[in-house]
Amino acid sequence: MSQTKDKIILSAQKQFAELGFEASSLRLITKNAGVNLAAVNYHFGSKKMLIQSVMDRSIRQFAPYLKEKLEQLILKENVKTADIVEVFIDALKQLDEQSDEQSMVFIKLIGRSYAESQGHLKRYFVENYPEALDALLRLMRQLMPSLDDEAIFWRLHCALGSLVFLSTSADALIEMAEAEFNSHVNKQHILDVMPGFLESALTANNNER
Amino acid sequence: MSQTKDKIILSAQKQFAELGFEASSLRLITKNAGVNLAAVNYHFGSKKMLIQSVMDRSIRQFAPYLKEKLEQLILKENVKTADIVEVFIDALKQLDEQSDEQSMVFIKLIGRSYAESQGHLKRYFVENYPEALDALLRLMRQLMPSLDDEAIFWRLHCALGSLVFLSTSADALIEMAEAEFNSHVNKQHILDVMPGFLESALTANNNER
DNA sequence: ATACATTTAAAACGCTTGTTTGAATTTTTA
DNA sequence: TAAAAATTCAAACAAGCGTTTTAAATGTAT
Repeated sequence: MSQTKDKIILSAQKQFAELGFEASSLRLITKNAGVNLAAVNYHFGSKKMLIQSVMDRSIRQFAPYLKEKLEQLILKENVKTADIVEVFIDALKQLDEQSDEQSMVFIKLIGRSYAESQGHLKRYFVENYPEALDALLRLMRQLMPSLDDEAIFWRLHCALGSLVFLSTSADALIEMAEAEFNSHVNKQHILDVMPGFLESALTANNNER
Repeated sequence: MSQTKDKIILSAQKQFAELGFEASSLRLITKNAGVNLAAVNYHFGSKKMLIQSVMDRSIRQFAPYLKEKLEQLILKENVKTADIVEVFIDALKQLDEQSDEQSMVFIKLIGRSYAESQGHLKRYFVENYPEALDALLRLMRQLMPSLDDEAIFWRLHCALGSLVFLSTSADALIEMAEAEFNSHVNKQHILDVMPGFLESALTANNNER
């Protein structure tokens, strides 16, 4: 497999997470990757398809691990919401073992996908989303039998929202916190603060809809 | 007061919320506003200062109402977190009385500010943020005396994250929900689902940090 | 009516963007 | 080793961007 392709994907992944898809230029991506500009169109065809390839790779590094752990969880008895959250956070941290800050990068990419979604990524998600998160939905359903699928859907995305926002805005928030009360929280620490919030978002006793 | 200025701000506000600051072009903004392209640089000087003006106007429409209601709340006894959330949601809905979907637009703008923050907006926020949200912080502090300011800071932004994400991704999420389980949730309805999540995010019993 | 501020119009500026091209180079295959 | 295929490279392309400039056409006060 071409190593140029990989270098481009890795550079693009970092760039997309930090600046968003539109704001990232192929010129900077290829420069950081140490390859020629034209290599993008040669290997991927277009910027759109590069974006899709990056998302594809990112999800394929995350989803299988998550799916496996969740399916182990389904077999257990007395599963708590906290367990699901823990599995999810574990799946994120497992990404960091391959490359530093990869978990943050991944969450940021998910956030960018929702925020900048222009159609082609939406279509891609609709096709791959169910497969990747089916186990998650099943678990939630079995954990909260009183809720219908739609309610679970909204809770999941509420939790996802906190996660995405805190990751995407991590730099700005840390800077704010430092200026405001001499806080010394680093990026990675945010992942440790998350589980509590995620669990409470998922178990929220909202009685509407 | 010049009506051209207003037309530009309103058009830009909508555009910024939907596409983000960078992805919005002055050419489309002025075209939709029905004014000349050069009018932007004549009235605002630059795109950066237009962005700042839009954010300024948006916050000034929201903050005073929120501040007033929060300060009324401080005087009361036995204030619950749910009360704070209610006041916040009310402040959002009050925006809709002036123009349709204005609450969504506002939340989206806040989200864009965090996600695309390039420095000048960050500086602007650091100056105006404390003033606008001081009452909110004071209330939270008095409501949860066991928590320090930093913990409150993170809870607030966790809640804000859900709100921002659900608003920014509203279209994509509604589309997903419709495809998945024939849901018929409209954008405005999302505001009704929020309070429960916000409350639980704020009262989360996370024991880290 | 004179002076000033506002608005429109059209054109061009320099710059960055994604994409294409054609030749040079490397790698693979026979 | 020679032919073929795959890859890299520098250069140029057209299009879009924010911005500036020039001019003429409106208003709006003094």
